[in-house]
Amino acid sequence: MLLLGAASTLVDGIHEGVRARGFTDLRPAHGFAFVRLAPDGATVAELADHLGVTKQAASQTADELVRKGYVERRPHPTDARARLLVLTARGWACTRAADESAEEVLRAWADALGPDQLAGVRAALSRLAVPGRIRPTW
Amino acid sequence: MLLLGAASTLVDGIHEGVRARGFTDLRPAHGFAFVRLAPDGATVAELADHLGVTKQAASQTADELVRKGYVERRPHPTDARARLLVLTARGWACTRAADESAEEVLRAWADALGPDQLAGVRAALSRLAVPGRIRPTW
DNA sequence: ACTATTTAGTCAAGCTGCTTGACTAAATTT
DNA sequence: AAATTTAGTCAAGCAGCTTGACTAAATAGT
Repeated sequence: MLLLGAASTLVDGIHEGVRARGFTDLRPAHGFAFVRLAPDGATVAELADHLGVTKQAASQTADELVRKGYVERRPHPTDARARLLVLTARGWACTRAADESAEEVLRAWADALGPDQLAGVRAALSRLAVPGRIRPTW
Repeated sequence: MLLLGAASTLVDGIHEGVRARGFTDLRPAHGFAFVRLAPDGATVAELADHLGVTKQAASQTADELVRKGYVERRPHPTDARARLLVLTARGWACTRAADESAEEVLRAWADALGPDQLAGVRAALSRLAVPGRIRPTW
């Protein structure tokens, strides 16, 4: 319960910070998509794999992000079937907002725990096997 | 991401252990209901509050658990409007299975981390403010 | 005391995010 | 050059949740 509560607090805290920075039309689930798209973009299939959903569902999520101006569909450089989903300027701005928000939450935790204990938690969790996919829906 | 991954691993691990013990008709969300019902039962409204959903949704969950034989609806001892949801023998058996399964996961983590480091994580998380409600759906 | 309001629970309808199934076009394998 | 696989979309359906409306019991107001 402690672990689940902490995870909830983290997700909700980041979400709240992102909202406070003006991105009010996104839900936490979109953040997980941004994580995959941020570095160099990704295809719908890659996004689906990352989110642990079908490619149809991932395509719908992508549609929504395109419609709201966070993502752009570009032709794929090497595969004419595929399309590369990449962040727009707005998408990058939102990503930065999420990073700042996450830092705020972690700073609060560092204040409560001390930096050493927080680093200890991080080190411990990193030693546990963690699934590549994030499936937040139970 | 480490925290979310660990939470996912924990939930999925417990769920898998419960399934392996023969309770194949439940999802992790039901486990959160059991947590609230286990000690002395609860009303639909209390369950709704615990799960962070409307009482209509909690009532549907209760219906399902009744239909599957895990929960019983009894008249409330002091309030004729309310009905007390209590676990059946099968419900208690499932609760025990979940406890065993959780112990297994934690034992695996203790093997990976050492008992001291695991206890440290537990102590650190307990110092962070944790919401009473578990909202697993992002 | 008796009226007014709140509270516990259910019924009904609707929405959202996901699923399965079917399909086209491009890439890859044989 | 044909057969198969892969990327993506369209369409329909489902599960779990929501809002809204209602009944009956408890509680509050005067």
